[in-house]
Amino acid sequence: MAKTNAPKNTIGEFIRAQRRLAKLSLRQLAQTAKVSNAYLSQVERGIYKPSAKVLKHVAEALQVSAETLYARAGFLDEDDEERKEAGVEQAIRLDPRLSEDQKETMLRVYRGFAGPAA
Amino acid sequence: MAKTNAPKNTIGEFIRAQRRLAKLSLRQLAQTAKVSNAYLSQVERGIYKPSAKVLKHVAEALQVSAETLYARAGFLDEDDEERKEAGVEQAIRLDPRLSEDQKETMLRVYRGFAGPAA
DNA sequence: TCCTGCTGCTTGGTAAACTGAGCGCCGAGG
DNA sequence: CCTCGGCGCTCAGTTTACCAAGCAGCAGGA
Repeated sequence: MAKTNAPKNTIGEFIRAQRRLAKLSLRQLAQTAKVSNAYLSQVERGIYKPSAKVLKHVAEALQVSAETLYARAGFLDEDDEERKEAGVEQAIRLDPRLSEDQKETMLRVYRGFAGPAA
Repeated sequence: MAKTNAPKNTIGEFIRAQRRLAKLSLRQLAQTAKVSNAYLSQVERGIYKPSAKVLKHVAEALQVSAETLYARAGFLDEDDEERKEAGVEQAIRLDPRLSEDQKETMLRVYRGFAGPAA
């Protein structure tokens, strides 16, 4: 529903975005994901469509669930985004490492970011 | 290599078993799964390792969940507990309502709260 | 200045996935 | 008997994933 921002949804761009979020260079990710940097470059730019094996390695290296990547790649589509969207708030609430105050702060920040999109 | 056989729980054998259970001929399944019968034959006999795309089609044709086949193929870990461990960080990363900058901000905040060592 | 080491990208090749056209075998009719 | 249609399998070829090596560009330090 709240798909206010999802400009491009290719698997490559998704990987690139996640890689940058994780502050990894192309070669770094390539190495931990056990693929060549050349190939990873092509994948991120949409030239090649990675196989599931590669996807799995990348998912591990990026610390996202393989299902997510598969869904993004179109290999799996029984994925409901709703659950993921609701995820942030729920994850924050359930996190045992956060104090109540911290949770409240993060929720406020999150709602500030995600909420007033309308 | 006198290993003409192996205790293979390969997807090939799994597919063949499922196909026979569904009372489908090789060509029938190949057609509904949109692959050539030649290829499907090779896959079932373990000569080729099918890509996720093929697996997805086969899963649909056999009316089994794609996850099951992926897990059999080793493309997916059978356990989804990874998702829970990832928790807040992954939820943030995957949220389509947050911009890249916003994600980074929230991750920084979260890490500050939850502990630098983690 | 010139290195040194990093970034991402391109090129050229190998191997693997995948297909089309055939093979031989078997059961059901004519 | 002899087609006919389906079965699974094989061979030859195309397409695509993937890697090794090397490119230019940029930052920083001697």
